[in-house]
Amino acid sequence: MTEQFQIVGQCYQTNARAAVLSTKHGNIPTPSFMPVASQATVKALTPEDLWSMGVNLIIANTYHLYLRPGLEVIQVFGGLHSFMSWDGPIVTDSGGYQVFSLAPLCKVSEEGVTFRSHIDGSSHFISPEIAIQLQEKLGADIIMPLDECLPAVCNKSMARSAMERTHRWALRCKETHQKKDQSLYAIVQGGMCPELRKESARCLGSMDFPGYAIGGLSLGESKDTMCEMLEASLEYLPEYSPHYLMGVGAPEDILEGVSRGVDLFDCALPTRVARNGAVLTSYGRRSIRNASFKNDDSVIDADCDCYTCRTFSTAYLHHLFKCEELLGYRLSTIHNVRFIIRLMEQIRESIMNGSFVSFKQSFLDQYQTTNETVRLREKARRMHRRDAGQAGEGNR
RNA sequence: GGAGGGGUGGGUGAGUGGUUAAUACCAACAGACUGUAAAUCUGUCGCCUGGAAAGGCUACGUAGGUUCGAAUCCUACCCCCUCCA
Repeated sequence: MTEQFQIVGQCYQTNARAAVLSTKHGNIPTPSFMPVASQATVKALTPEDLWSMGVNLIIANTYHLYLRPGLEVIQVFGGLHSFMSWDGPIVTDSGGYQVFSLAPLCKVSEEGVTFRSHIDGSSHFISPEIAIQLQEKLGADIIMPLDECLPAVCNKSMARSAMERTHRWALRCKETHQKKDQSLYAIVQGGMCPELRKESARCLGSMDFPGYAIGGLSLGESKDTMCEMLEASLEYLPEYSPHYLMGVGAPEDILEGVSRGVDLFDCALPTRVARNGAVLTSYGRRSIRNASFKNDDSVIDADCDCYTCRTFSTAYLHHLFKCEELLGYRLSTIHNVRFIIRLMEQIRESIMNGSFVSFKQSFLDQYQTTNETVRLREKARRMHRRDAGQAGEGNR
């Protein structure tokens, strides 16, 4: 198992590391970010787009694909890779996150989860065993166990029982899992209690999985809490296994994750905010619909090498969004995904050449402080306008 | 020339005596989004002061009138639309 994950570089001031994760469908240089393709598509992008942007891993969703189109359809194609024409590595999530996001439609018991379909209301039972069988049919390179993902705000006893159940389910998944060309990871839970996080990591770590995920974070807790939980979770996980932080993908969070030893990330944020008109730039997140971009002939991010930034002005993208033209959603998605992928490339490079800490610092300085600066500048301008108005009144 | 219908906030368009600064939708202006029920959701949206609560001012074609009170009723005028000649 260990030869599947080889650490090739480390930061000596933090826990950041660079590695290569091998799968049947290709090698993944880490730290790596996987765009989310729940319904067998990274929304608005083609597989060719993904390749050209440097994406080397994506994550699809068992629950969504099981409901639609249904596993029978995908099996006719011999699995997910062929169905969606993506020949690179794929992770499938089990549906555990839907226990959280579709909570009103879910009933959880020791046996498993009963989902009421968000599409047609029909009832479906998914146990840890079924989750694995479904994922074996989908044929992803890395598969996830069913887990119980609770909201950030919940008491310790709830967090404990969900964690313990997640452990029992992890074992059931492991016993069911047969396809040896797929890696089944485990998922650390434990809510917002460091002791539970540590306990979860120790317990799962002793069960010898080929990789470990950290779940239940970035669900509304503060950044500080997230980092604390992350540290607690990572402290007792086997060091030479891949560490996958689930659901995290804001640039600043990725950097904090890498610093603490995370190798893999996935997140819907970059693609979703793109479709909602927010673009990530070296100087922070921007709302492309803002009137200030109407006549902006510069590109979104002068440092970016994506197709959008090589080809179109900010004013054009602004226009597409104001008109709700489909191309706008696609171009902003291309930019945001490439922005994150390029960030991952820079992170890896900085770890390899020993400059991770300074890279992180300078990235965050520019990404965060400037956002604040812009806000202050705006405020100053508003005050100035108001004062000028009052002066005008007085002169009359 | 005759008959009828109508003019409401940036737009479409409700409202036919007080609870109306005026429903709703759109536009405009901001904000949110983290293992995607999301090309979604939230807020603001006459002007002025205020962080807010609130207060002041101006407003339903124009000008008068009736009334304690008018977008709403009456009169005149202006403009638009439909039909008939």
